[in-house]
Amino acid sequence: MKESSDPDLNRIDLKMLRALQRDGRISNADLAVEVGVSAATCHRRTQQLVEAGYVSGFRAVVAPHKVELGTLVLVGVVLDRSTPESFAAFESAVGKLKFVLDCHLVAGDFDYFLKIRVRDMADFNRLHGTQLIGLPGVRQTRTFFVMKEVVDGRALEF
Amino acid sequence: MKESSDPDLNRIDLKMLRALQRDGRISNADLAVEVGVSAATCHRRTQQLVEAGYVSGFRAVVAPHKVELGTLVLVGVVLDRSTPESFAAFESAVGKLKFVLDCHLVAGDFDYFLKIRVRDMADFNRLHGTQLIGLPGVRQTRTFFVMKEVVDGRALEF
DNA sequence: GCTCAGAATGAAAGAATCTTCCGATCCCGA
DNA sequence: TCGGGATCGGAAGATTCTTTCATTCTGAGC
Repeated sequence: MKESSDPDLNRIDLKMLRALQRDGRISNADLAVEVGVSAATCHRRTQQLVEAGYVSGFRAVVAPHKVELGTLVLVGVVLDRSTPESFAAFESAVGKLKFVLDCHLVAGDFDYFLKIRVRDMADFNRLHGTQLIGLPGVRQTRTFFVMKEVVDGRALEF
Repeated sequence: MKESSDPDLNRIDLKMLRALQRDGRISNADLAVEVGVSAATCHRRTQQLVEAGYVSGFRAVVAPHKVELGTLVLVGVVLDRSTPESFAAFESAVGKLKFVLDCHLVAGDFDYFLKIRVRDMADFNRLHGTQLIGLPGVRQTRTFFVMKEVVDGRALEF
């Protein structure tokens, strides 16, 4: 397994990134021991990783089914026209929909692919009718209900 | 916007969950001020939220393009047979592939949908040939290269 | 309306951690 | 070998965490 060859990221930095990705709340002291540097150095490097944009933030991972968002749905979207204006309008509008976790412009049979979390199928059906098909330029959507989440949000391996 | 009606989650808990999802490293003292309770209470409630499974962990969010994983690909998979054994074999095998971030069993034209992160198209092509199509029971795959990540990994809204 | 038991709360203090300072070391090019 | 800049780790003050304990809140039962 080849590691990133970014010269700014040495072996210590990579270890720190992996550890922080696994446990974002690890104490600076523990992280220092784990990666084999002093607490002072560890603290400095961690700050640098954040400032340099390697770490874009720290988040608590909330269990979806515990907050009434246990139903996952994937939706393929086809737009009426393939113009930049059409894409921009769609993207702007979809960005405001809080239940859309992912939205990607793709090459293939669809224009966009959405990943959506809702309470249940009835909830999705309501949102689909009131929000999704009303998005600017939408010609058609194809819905894939998720029956089983085998892997969701796995950490990056680098 | 209706909030979760879980009796175990009161207004304070919800505020805490939202704050922790936004900033997993917020200090206990700051979080206490933000949600309007004492530091002691805040500390206790946070622990309870984790122990009760509302928070499944804390993570640093690593910028994919900074670690040579800037290319995102969605793949629809169709299996040979729709037997429980076939599904189980596929899921077990796909769970070992570290570059698969999401894997969901879906209803519709595909059996599974995968979300994959790789360095570039060449890297994907290599992995597709050596790993994906070799997964147990795979009849065909359809690849959707992501040309633009409009939204990726948005936080849950509850 | 009253009482009481259990749960939840906040102030406070000791323990642990963070964060900065500073002198020492390392690295590399001249 | 030398010099200069970058990096490092020890140490200590500042901050934060975490527990304790007395008080307050809540609601069931009478």
